[in-house]
Amino acid sequence: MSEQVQLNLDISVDCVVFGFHENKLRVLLIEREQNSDEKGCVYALPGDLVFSQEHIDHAAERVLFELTNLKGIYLEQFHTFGDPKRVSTEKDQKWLKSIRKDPNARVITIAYFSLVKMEDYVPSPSSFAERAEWKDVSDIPQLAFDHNAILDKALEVLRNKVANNKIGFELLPEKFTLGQLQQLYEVILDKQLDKRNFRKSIKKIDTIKALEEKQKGVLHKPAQLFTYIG
Amino acid sequence: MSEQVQLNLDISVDCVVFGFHENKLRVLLIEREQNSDEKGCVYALPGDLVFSQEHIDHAAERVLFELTNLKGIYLEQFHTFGDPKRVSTEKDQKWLKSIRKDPNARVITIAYFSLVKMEDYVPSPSSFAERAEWKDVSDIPQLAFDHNAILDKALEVLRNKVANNKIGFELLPEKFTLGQLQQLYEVILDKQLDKRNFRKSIKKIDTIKALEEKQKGVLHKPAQLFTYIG
DNA sequence: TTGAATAACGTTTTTTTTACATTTTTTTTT
DNA sequence: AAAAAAAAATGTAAAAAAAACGTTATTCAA
Repeated sequence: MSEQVQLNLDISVDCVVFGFHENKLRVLLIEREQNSDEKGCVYALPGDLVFSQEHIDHAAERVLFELTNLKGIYLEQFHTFGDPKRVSTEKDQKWLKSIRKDPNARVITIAYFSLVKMEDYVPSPSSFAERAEWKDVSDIPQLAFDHNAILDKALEVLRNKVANNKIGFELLPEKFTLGQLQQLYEVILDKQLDKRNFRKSIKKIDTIKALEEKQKGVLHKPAQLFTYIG
Repeated sequence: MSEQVQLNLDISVDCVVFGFHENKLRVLLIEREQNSDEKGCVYALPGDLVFSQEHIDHAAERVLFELTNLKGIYLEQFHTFGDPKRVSTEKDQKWLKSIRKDPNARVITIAYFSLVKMEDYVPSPSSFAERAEWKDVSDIPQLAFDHNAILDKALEVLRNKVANNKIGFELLPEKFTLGQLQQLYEVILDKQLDKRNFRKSIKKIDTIKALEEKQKGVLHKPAQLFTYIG
């Protein structure tokens, strides 16, 4: 490993990547294999150490790309987790020992979240990931390290932004109907919304534009399509 | 230095401590002396490296206490700055060389902000701070490292919270008038507010309570005092 | 007692948010 | 061709929140 790409030993980034499919909010998780003596896999958020001369924002993009092939998407730092005991279970310790020079070093992690159109992405596992797959957010297993806490915080931030119409559209395909957008909002916020009021509020957002085009291949009146202009 | 209190080489915390006095928003800065061959001092935000087995939130509290004697105050992480070139000026490099084993290591910093009642605090400089003093936010000199950028971000966060009546009261003495609170808001938001509407909005906040007491020693009709219940 | 300084206070207007039901368009079925 | 099924599209009235706006009252000092 050259001087330039030395890993920092104690700074990592973790990415919480949300997607939406079949009316469920999903998050992208990787699975890593435990050591020989340990059966089963451990789910984790995609994340990895930062290079010593790398901007952390860039590290987040890089790691996300390496582990998931996603590039050029909305990616935002939302919190830094710095409990020295955040890597404390025996399982996590064992795994770290298998890949680290100094497994006892504390690691702080800077967490990012991003929203992706699932249609644009086919997960492909990387180096230490055995699998990379979308998991329903309402059915998350126990994750490595403090990743459950990181995910919870990310959800909080996501709900906040969606409630204020700041983001959310990025989760849908390029062309979407207002019905689909409303379903997305309802899943994220976990409550019913009034259809007419919802449409009024969306029409105020000037990054969402109506297209001269209608939904196709549907068993009822096709809806007008809209698009999000980043 | 014992094993337990080893410094991490590449993680620091910086604290943006706001105060309010004489109708100006202030921020607490320290001054450190440059090396013998360099004249003049450099202003900086109070900040320092994190111990290797210390929670970063705790480190922020500790550093703030060490450098300013402030304890037990509102302290919130707001952003992590991770540009490897954030310590790039010649001056900063020189200074780092004088106190660090490995001056080339990149340092990421987790930034916190806090609001304090200036009346409760008399700055007292610590180890590497020659002075610790309140500076008018609208008249900030060039700061060490990327501290000007950190301060700008902190101001952005502060304005956001104040605009939503989330915080701000912590900057005033224990007992304050609505007039003083309004002046504080006007300085932070840099705009005039309507007195009656302002009072209405404050009366909705249930952490602000009217006292059975009036302002004293003032050359006009004394105002009712209010207090903030954390 | 008067003047100076600021406190205290309520109403109207405008804007935003919420609540709520019917008609229209298209596809599939008979 | 008509009917049924499914979701799309639409507007208005009421309530709540935010914004605009001026006068009177209290205290101190001279």
